[in-house]
Amino acid sequence: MPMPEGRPDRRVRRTKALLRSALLELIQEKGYDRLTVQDIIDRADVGRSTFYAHFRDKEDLLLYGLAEIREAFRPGQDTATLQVFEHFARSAEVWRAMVGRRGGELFLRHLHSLLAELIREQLAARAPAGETVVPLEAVVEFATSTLIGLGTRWWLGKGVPLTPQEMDRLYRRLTEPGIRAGLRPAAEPNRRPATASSGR
Amino acid sequence: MPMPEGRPDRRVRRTKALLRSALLELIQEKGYDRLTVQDIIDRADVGRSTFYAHFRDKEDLLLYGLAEIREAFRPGQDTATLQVFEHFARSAEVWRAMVGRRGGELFLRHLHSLLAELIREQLAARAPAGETVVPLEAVVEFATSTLIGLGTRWWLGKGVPLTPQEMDRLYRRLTEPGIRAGLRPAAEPNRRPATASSGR
DNA sequence: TGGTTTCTGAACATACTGTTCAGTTTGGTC
DNA sequence: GACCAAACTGAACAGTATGTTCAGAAACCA
Repeated sequence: MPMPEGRPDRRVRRTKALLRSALLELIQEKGYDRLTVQDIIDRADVGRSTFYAHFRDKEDLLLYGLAEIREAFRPGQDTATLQVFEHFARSAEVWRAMVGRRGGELFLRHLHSLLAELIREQLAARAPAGETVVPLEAVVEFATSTLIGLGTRWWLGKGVPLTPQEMDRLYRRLTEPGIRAGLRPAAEPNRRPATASSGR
Repeated sequence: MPMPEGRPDRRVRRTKALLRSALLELIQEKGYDRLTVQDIIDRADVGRSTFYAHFRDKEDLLLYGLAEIREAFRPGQDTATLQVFEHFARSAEVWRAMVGRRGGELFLRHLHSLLAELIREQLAARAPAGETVVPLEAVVEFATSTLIGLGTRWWLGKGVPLTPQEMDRLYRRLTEPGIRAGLRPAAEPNRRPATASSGR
């Protein structure tokens, strides 16, 4: 259990910092999945037992690094997605290394839940009181998947030369209509759920 | 190198089949990432050297299994996405085990590129001749991310009780407007977005 | 049937993991 | 500056997985 804390020992800070940057470096060099704890402690020049004194395993360390990123996204402005794209652009190399390589999937999973939170707040604020045409959670999933798909897989991944502003416009152009449609209040009078629609 | 075909030796068929179903079983029991080659060959009751005679590693075997799924999606109808949702529903347990657990990310990566292909075909057919407002590839990414996000993470993952038909409608309701907007021809002098009233 | 291919099973070298512990270094504090 | 507690070290260890090799047995197919 984490002690109530009053700032960790300087040695602890040093060690964790060393490990975190070793991880970052190595991710860029070899990709997350080809990485061993051995590599990390070698690079950080830290004793094996020291590593395990602080982190359960490789992923635990990854999560520790992620906490920082979470902060960067926190200030939930109205233009939250733009901030995300800007953050991507600011440290494009790292991100590309994180998500582009084999093994980046794990990282994307964490990123996804992180961004979903952010987006959920935004959408919840926009949603009408009662039920919506499409369940709020589905709209959240829709917006998040797209944000990550476009932002990492396409933009970063393929190195498309667009500015964060342009990306944000593109993102909104694609998602906004769907979000608007999805967040409409579910029809009052006789909306039958299991509508075997005759459409088409 | 793959021989020019002519149907493999019966023993080969048997072995591969054993390994494939062992993999499937074990994925459902322990999840893909907790799985070792050792587990697989134990379950399949196949010699260690035999495994490596056919597959490079765990993932190679996974890909082999995936080829089957690829076939299931191939018949590119106009309602391709409905087929995908139906396929999800048909073997929901397996899919949930595949993508829901830790380690499923790798699987999703492969699924993504598989579905992107499918969707690319569809959209390319709908796209106008020249450039589009949003690059075609971005629209493909948009549609694919959403399909997978909604289909696996939300629908299967959370066990939302909707039929494939309902899912397809939900999917289209969210994506169709964005796709339409994205696929408009670019930079025609003053294309007014008033096209909304046409068919459906 | 007989020649070919595949499977077996065990052995092997290599690598990583996570734990332990006695001994050293460092930090914070009085 | 001295002292205690905490963190770090480094090496060792058991456990487990990997991927390769090979000679002999088994199965296949024509």
